[in-house]
Amino acid sequence: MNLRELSAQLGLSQTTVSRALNGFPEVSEETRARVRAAAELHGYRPSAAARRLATGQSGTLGLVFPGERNLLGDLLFTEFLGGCVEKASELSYDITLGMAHGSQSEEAVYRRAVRNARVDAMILSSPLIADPRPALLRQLGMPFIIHGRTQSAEPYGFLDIDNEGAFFAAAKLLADLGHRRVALLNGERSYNFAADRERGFRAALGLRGIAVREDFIPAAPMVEQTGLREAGRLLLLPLAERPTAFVCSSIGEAQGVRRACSAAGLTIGRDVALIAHDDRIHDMGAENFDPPLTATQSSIGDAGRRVVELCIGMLQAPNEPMPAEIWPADLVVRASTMPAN
Amino acid sequence: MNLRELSAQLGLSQTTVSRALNGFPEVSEETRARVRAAAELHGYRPSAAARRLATGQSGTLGLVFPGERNLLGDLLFTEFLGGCVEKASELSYDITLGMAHGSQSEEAVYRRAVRNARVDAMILSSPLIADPRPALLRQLGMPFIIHGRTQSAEPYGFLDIDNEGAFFAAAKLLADLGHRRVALLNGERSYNFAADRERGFRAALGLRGIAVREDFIPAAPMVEQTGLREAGRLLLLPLAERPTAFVCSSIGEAQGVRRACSAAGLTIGRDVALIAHDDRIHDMGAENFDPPLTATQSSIGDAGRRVVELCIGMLQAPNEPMPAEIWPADLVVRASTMPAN
DNA sequence: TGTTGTTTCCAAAGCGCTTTGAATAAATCA
DNA sequence: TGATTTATTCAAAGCGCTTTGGAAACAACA
Repeated sequence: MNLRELSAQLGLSQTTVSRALNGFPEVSEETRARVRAAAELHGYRPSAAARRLATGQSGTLGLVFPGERNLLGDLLFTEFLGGCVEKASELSYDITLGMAHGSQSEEAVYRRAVRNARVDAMILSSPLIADPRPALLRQLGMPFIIHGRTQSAEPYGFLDIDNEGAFFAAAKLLADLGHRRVALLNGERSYNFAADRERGFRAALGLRGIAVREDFIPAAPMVEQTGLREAGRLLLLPLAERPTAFVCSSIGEAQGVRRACSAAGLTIGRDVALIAHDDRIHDMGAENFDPPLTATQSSIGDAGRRVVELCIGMLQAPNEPMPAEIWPADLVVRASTMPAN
Repeated sequence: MNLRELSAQLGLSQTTVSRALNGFPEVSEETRARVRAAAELHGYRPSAAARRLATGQSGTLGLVFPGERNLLGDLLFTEFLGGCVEKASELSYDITLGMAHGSQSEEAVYRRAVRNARVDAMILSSPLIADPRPALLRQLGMPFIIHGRTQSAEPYGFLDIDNEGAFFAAAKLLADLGHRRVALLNGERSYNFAADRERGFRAALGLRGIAVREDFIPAAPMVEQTGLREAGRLLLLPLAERPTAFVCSSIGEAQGVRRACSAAGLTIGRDVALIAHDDRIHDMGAENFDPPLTATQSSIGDAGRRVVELCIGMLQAPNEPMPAEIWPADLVVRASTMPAN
């Protein structure tokens, strides 16, 4: 059943029926109710393709798979994506995915999506400090929103968590517990979030007059392997030099730290303090860690949901100021942190 | 630049230009070349929306997030999805994702996708033995393909791996190495692949005259926790009763088994033999296991790529017989298996 | 009564592509 | 040479919706 048939049934014009269903004011409530009932009765669904052609809007948001893949990265992306899809479906939007294939560069993926007018806007995740995508998309005239932040001459819409504040709080907690040798197992430095975290971490220790050893702040993919390797390395230092506390950018890394500690005969929460950032991924909550983990936490799935809301908001009100939301990440103290000595 | 403008430029009709670009035979090669060059020059890209409206095809395949989420499940889904997206993008198709939200049932998601004619076909993953989706989609007239197999009165297109054969080979290898007490840590029984694996496992042991203890075949989510718990439980049995070999449905479970073994002071590859199925997920290859793991392996990402190819093939040749591909999963022997005793 | 607003509804013009049914030009045949 | 194919190209009719610019009906006003 299409619009024409439905309006013929009702003895109304397509215009009126279309307006009645789309909530325009110039149709009487009585007619609107009649139209709604008939549409419901006949199971009328407007054709997405026709609407797209007529309005020039696709009702679709685009997301591109991260270029470099690793275990935790995939998990984070999926959780974020799941949130996006959930909210989008609630708001009658679609999410389509892009991915580089073969020799195709990531840039080519964005170009393709734009040229073919397949999406109304793009969602950028895991931005680098110097990320080429915002400039590219602006040049192509494609709206976008960033989950995270980046360096950019021009304004852009974003939702980010307060990475700097969170890691400031974490490092400060450890300093206040008396720890003087604190390591930060961070994500790779080119990512904006990693830089923010490092800044917060340094600021808190600086505030307490603690000097930061550069080799205490390795940056690498946020996987268990990294935690194991780096913590293992640091725990080989002489007793008086080695860290008494670790801050990790992910629970995966924290698992590696735990393994390194048990290999060294050390117990988390007694011999070594540990704090990690917890993105609230399924089955990986800090509360299920052994021991329950003190963590800065913020749900990346919630972020996905919110990013979609904000993005659609931008599309519907292009003249409003762009969203700029920063979520705090609560520091939740559990059993993995204790006073030094 | 649209078709009309381009054809005006060329002094040709829209018909001819459209046909030239879409490879129809009734246009001379000379004209075709001229049209192609002009299209290239002006950066002409056909509007996806208009094409969709005209052809009734959306150029989009749909995929729905699994209802129940867990760590390894997400990883598998993402890897599969990544393969789908890669191949789809190569073939100029889009992938859109659906997901139940709030009270909306999974069925509602499929209904919505169909009603709105947003996708040309759906890809079903992780089918249950008795999965309601095929019947639903057939009733709704939506083409689909299954990654895996299921019970169905009517035929359907699918790509699956030979789970039964793979687990037959794994169990047979262990039996031939002299193991008489072999456990299978399987995925949940409602999934078709789990049933297939169990069948293969039982067949091989039966062939060697080995009776299978029911409590040696627990079925649970394929995560590390499960492996740890179930292997832990079995290793508490008296020495003469406890398993000397384990077969796992995932590398995650195998990690749990390893933890249970080290807790019991046992070494994989010396005291206990271990085989797992390896879906070739990033950073989780059996060769990186400690020790390198004997595994039945098959890339789930490759499967995603192939499923998309097959699905598009079905769409383009609706009268051909439906695809029914079964991939062998190679048994690769590494250091985690050794003779019994 | 005629005039001015309001409210409610409609005809028709796109949106940009594909595809049907013919027409024209060129080539082949009797 | 005229008749018949064959190879190219085209005009026009959709696909199903949104939206512009009126028109008709009705109430409110002078």
